[in-house]
Amino acid sequence: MIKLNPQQENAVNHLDGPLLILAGAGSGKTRVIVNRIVHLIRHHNIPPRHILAVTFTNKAANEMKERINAMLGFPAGLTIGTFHSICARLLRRECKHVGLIESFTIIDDSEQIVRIKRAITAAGFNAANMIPRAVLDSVSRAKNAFMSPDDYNENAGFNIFQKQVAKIYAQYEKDLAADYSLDFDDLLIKTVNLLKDSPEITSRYQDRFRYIMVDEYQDTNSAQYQFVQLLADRYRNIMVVGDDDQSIYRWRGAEIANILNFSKDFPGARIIKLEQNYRSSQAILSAASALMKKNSKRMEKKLWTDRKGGDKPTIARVLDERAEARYIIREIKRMKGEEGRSFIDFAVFYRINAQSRVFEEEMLSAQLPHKVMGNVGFFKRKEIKDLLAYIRLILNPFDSGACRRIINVPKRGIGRTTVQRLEEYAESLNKDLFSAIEMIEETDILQGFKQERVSGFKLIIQNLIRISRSENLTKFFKKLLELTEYPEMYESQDTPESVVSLEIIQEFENMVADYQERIGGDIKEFADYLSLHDSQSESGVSGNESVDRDYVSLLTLHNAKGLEFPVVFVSGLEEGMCPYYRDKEEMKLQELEEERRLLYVGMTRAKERLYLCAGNERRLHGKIRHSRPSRFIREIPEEMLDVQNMTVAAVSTVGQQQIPPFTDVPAVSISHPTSSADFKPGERVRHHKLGNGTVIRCDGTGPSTKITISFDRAGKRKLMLGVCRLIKLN
DNA sequence: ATTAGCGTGCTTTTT
DNA sequence: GCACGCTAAT
Repeated sequence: MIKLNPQQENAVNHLDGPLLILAGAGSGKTRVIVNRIVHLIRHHNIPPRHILAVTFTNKAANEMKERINAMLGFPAGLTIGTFHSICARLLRRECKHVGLIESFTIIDDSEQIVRIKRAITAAGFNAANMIPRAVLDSVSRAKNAFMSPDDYNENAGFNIFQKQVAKIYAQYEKDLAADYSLDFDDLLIKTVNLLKDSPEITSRYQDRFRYIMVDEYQDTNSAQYQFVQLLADRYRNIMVVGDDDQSIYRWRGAEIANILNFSKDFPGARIIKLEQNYRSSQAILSAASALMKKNSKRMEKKLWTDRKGGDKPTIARVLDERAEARYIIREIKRMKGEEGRSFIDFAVFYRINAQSRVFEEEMLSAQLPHKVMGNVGFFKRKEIKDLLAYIRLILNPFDSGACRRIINVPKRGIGRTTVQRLEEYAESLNKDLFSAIEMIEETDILQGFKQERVSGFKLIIQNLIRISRSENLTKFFKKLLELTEYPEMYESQDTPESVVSLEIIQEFENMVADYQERIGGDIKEFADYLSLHDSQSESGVSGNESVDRDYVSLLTLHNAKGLEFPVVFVSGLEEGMCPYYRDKEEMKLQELEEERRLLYVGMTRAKERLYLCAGNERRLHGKIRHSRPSRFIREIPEEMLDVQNMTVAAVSTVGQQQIPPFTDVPAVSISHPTSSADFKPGERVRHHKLGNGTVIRCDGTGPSTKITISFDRAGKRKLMLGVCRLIKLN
């Protein structure tokens, strides 16, 4: 291992008092945090229980924990976690002080949307006229500004939308409280409110966490900021690490001012700048720094590296997005051949997710192994949400949202009208939905037949509640699947979709087993793990991709933060795409600067080679638009760049040879109705999830054609041609 | 209770 | 260009 540089050393040796570490890209900040924690424990005999390390992602937290434990040689027993998981744990412990039950539910953003929609209707508005997302964003902003619905209402003045939001906000909060449910914002806000209101509790935690470390401090929002301030108030042993140049979540409430004002908040704070970059070549670093100089309001940093020289970043002018993808593919293949690189050395970044499609299609047909990173697909699946709703209801029977979701899934003959009656009954009792269900036998609001159905559901849940108290996680989950008969509803179908659903359920079961093995069999902890899940982690990816370790990574610029690759391609460097805007006139300086930081983050991920691609035209929202190169390219001095014009060459030379011309690459289902004639028995095909296979038979014509394929790894499958995106192989 | 047919409206998303 | 959500029809 390399020796720490003097600045890193200073940071690691710092003992007491506030410290701000301005850690430039690739300057080894995680290393500093890890080493300092180990140093505190080993050399200053600080008991690990007095140390708190806060991160933004589970991935970062786990990585840190592992590195610390490895260095110490034993599990350190300090507190490391995300803001949200730390607050959740604190709130469960202190639940009685905040009017919660210990097993309160944590809801994710998709559930938030469901709740907002309900609140819109319940508040007396027409759901069709309001965009739930917009309402939710306003509510979230209000909450994070510690504004109550009443505050918000007064503040709204004559703004009709805001007046409406105030009512919806009130309704939303009322519903959540009734369910003992907290959204992500609540985890932070309720914790801060608890600490603000209760000096004794605050004192306890201040005394517990005497050494506090916060990673990615530039991304903290106001609640996170206050949380840190409150905890650090007594001992002032607070170290924050961050880089104002890498602040890319302003639109989510992150306040760059938190890091800029650190020395004002903690007078006498020591500032250490980590400016030596261990990642990128000088050529890449110079270009990135030149770009960043165009931003105002930043803390001056002079990143440097001793890896002099290196290839200048390539500016690749291409015809359009498809030429861009092919150019990138060609370059990857060339470098793999000429320089002996692996696919895993390459990454393609894009501004918006929609851009990934062309790369997926072209890489599929070019047979280039690739993986779209940061997909939360698994947790968005209906099956996962349903099963999680069961778990939530069982752990917290007050959770009417969860109850509503699964009361008739699978179908139990409890239809809309029956649920309506139950809701009204619950309302009249001033109780939650499941309590009403438990009392249904004492009334005659339902016909005997319907009442039996509801009682059946009640018994399932009551049984599972009992089982959850006596059995461990895997046994409980097995019983859950058995008693709810959830898998049966797909087993009885045998459609391509139902096969996928069963796979998802299987994947969930694997996850349960894996969790129990790795962490333990506590059901409540598992539920938290699911609710505060990490979309970046490997688990939950269905299919066989994980078997193949060598692939090109495809990801958004946002998802690229914290990662590094030997070769990076940044795509779509065009005005409107990067910087992204709909209306150039409406874009504010702050937004432009954040877009610039976003590109800076992308550029500084590259270790050896960097490509910035710009197309002459691009298809966006179904329309082809002529595009101009991004202003960001012009902001980098031309002598720092290697400008290549591929607008002519890309089509003629690349198109024909290695990569089949576009017309021969039907991403079949996507636009044209396909006839069975396109696929004949014996032909080799590729499916994006299931891998390669051989066509066995093909029945019918048009998009509803059923095609049977024997997959090399996934076995024999029946698929609907219209929905499965098959690619012919030769 | 399901489903086809249309209309709309599009960033980024650590938790 | 595609997905999602609502409406209307069975």
